[in-house]
Amino acid sequence: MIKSHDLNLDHTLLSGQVFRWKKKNDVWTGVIEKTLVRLSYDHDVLEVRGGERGIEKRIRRYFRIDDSYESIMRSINTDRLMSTVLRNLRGLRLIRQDPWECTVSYICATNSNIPSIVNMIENLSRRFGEQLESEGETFHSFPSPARIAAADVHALTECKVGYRAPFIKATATSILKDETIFSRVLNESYQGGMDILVGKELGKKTLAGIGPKVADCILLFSLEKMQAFPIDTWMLRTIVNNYSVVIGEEYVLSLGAKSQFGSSLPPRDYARISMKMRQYFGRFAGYAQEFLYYHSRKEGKLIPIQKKSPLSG
DNA sequence: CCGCAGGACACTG
DNA sequence: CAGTGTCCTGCG
Repeated sequence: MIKSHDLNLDHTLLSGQVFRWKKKNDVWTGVIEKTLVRLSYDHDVLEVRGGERGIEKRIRRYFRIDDSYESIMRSINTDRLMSTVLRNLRGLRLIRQDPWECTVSYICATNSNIPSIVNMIENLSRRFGEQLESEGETFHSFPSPARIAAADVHALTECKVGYRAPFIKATATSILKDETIFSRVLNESYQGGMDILVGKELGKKTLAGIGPKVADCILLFSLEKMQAFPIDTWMLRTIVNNYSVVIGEEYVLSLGAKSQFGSSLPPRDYARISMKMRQYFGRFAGYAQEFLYYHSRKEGKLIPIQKKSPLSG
C-alpha cells in the first residue's frame, strides 16, 4: 500500500522529470512502458486503475518506492535551504524511467522549455507509437527505437522537434546497432556511464545530441546513478545564488567574468561544478538536485544570470 | 519583431 | 583545446 506521505503525485509528476502525465479531476493518467495507468488518492491511499496483475509492483518500481526515503532525506538535508525545501516538497520522488524514452525526452529538452518538450514527445508518440484506448480517451505508447530509426527525418521534423530530428534518428540507429549500451552503463560507475553516453568511451561519439547535461539526466532518471546532478540554466542560477561557497566563490566570479551563459556551460566548467555538487550532497545528490530544481521552478523568477554586458548607450 | 527557454555541435584561432 | 555563433519552435 502506497500512501500520500510516501509519494506526492503532484510534486513528483510536475517536477519536470517526465513529460507525459496528465491530471484531470485529481486523477493522473500516464503510460508506463505500454501500459496506460490512472492514479489517484483515496483517503491518502494510492489507487491504481488500468494495467493487469503485477501493475502494483511496476508502480512501486516506477516511483522508486523501495528507496529508503527517510534515510535519503537525512543524507541530503545538508543545510537550511535543503531543510526547508525537503519539508515543503515532502513526497517528491525520483522516477525510474525507461532509458530510451528518457534519452529522447532530454535530447528534446535542449534549448527548449517544458511545454514545448511535452508537445514534442506527444507528437512523436502520436505519430510513431501504438494507440492505447481507455475510458473514451486515446493515448499512445512511446515509439520504439526501431520505429524512430526507420522514420524519415522529415517526418520527425513534422513532430516539431526542429533541429533535433537528425539527432533523434541517429541516436535511435546507434541504439539499435548497440543494444547493450544502456545495460553497460547500468553496470558502470557514474563516471564510466557518463563517458559511455557522451561518447568518450572509445574516443568516438556514438550518440548524437547527448552532452553532459543530457547524459546526467539519463543517468539519474533511468540508469540508477543517483549521485548524478544535472545542471541546466535554472540549476546553475540556484547554485550561483545559494551554493557559491560550495563551488568556490572566486570561481563563480570568474564564470561571471567570462559571461558564457549565452550558450551552454563549457564541458570543463560543467564537469567541475557538477563534481562539487556531488561531493557536497553525497551519493544521493540527484535527489537533492530534483528537490532544488522543482523548488526553483516553483519559486519562479530568480535573479537572471548576467549575460554579456550590453554596450550601454 | 525580438529575446529567450532545462544545450549540443560545428567552426574558428 | 577554448571560445563563439547557430540551431527548430513557441510564447510573452
